[in-house]
Amino acid sequence: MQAFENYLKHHTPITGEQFTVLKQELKEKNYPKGRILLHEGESTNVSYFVCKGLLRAYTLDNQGKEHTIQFAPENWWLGDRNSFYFKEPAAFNIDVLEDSEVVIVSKNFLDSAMELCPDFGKYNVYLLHNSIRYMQRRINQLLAASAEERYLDFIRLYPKLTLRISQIMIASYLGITPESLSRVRKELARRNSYL
Amino acid sequence: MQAFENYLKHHTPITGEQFTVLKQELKEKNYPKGRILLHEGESTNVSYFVCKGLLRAYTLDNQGKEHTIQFAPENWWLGDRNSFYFKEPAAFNIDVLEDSEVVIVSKNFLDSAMELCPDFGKYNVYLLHNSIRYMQRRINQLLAASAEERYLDFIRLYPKLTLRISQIMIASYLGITPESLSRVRKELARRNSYL
DNA sequence: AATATTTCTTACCATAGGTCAATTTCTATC
DNA sequence: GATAGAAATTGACCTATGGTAAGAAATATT
Repeated sequence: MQAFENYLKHHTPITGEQFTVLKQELKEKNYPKGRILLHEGESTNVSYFVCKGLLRAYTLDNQGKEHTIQFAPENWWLGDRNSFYFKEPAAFNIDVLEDSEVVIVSKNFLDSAMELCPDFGKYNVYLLHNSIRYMQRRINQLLAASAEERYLDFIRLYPKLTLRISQIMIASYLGITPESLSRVRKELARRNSYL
Repeated sequence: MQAFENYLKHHTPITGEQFTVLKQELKEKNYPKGRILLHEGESTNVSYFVCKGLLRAYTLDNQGKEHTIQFAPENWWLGDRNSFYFKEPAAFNIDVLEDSEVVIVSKNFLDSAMELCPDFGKYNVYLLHNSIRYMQRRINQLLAASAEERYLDFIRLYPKLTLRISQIMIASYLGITPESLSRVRKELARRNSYL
């Protein structure tokens, strides 16, 4: 919870007193690795803020294969904004990749925060833009880049994550099979051994 | 311009008087097919609203191939939000696929509109969420679906656009070559002839 | 520490989609 | 309506990535 308070104070002009009031709308939870927090098709009106650990958003295709939409390590948000905002059923699943401490943020919290602290809304708009930027980049990459290029981009962007996440997960994020990722890595290792 | 006024009145509580004032911040332009409105790397502080015609956002990879990020027909917005919001160089190009009438919306317009009409900001947030929903769907599809499935999804989602856009463009949106799209279509036609 | 489970690697073959080039069809313009 | 250019199709071949299966390595569980 402290992590969340720090995060908010750092990114918004919220005060300690305001936070103490708003805190009532928050829940703090620990989840073990493997736990599923949201199932595709359910509707949800909460978002998760990760204080410690690692969450993941993913979909299942009709062959039962997982496709990772996003990872959320410490100090990231994860939630289905569609379900949250449009009151539609969730478009993806959320599961826990490492034992995690999360803060569950309800719509009430956001509404109250905006009322108490008008600039809170601005930060929210910032987050939306950020999310769009990130997704645009990803779409472009999926359209334009080879498996190897995508992997290199991934480890460049998320070097720390790369070490925490299994290759199965990384492959499902890159849109390739774990076997292909293994081959890509082998090839990169071979080429680097000449440098 | 009338199309834009109608659009705003339909989606926001803006009044005729307010619009008359705000209008000063807008420019109306006609562009011929083929014109390029924004180059990757430039920075921009305008967005386009399409009254008539068709615009497109696309990137170029290092082999000079085009990858279509988005189409914008009548009553759609198109602009590089990153460049606009983060003051970064544009991540994509915008060109004109059909002779078009567009309204050029500056940052000033948006700022003034939000001041004059507070709910204008809410609509903006709605648009951001919509954009996120659309991109999430696309990412998932690029990760999970075959060329054929992506094409079927495209014609289901944008039946009218399908008839206006060349297959070259559709292919570059789907992330395949025009040749592959042609084969997908042939195969679909073959299968449908048995129904 | 021993065992079970999962992850990663590797080898071999299969396939979707890419590349290139030729041909046909469409469309725009004179 | 003739011609030029662009778009679409097709065929032959190629390549990146997928599928399968087996073993090796790492990790978790008892």
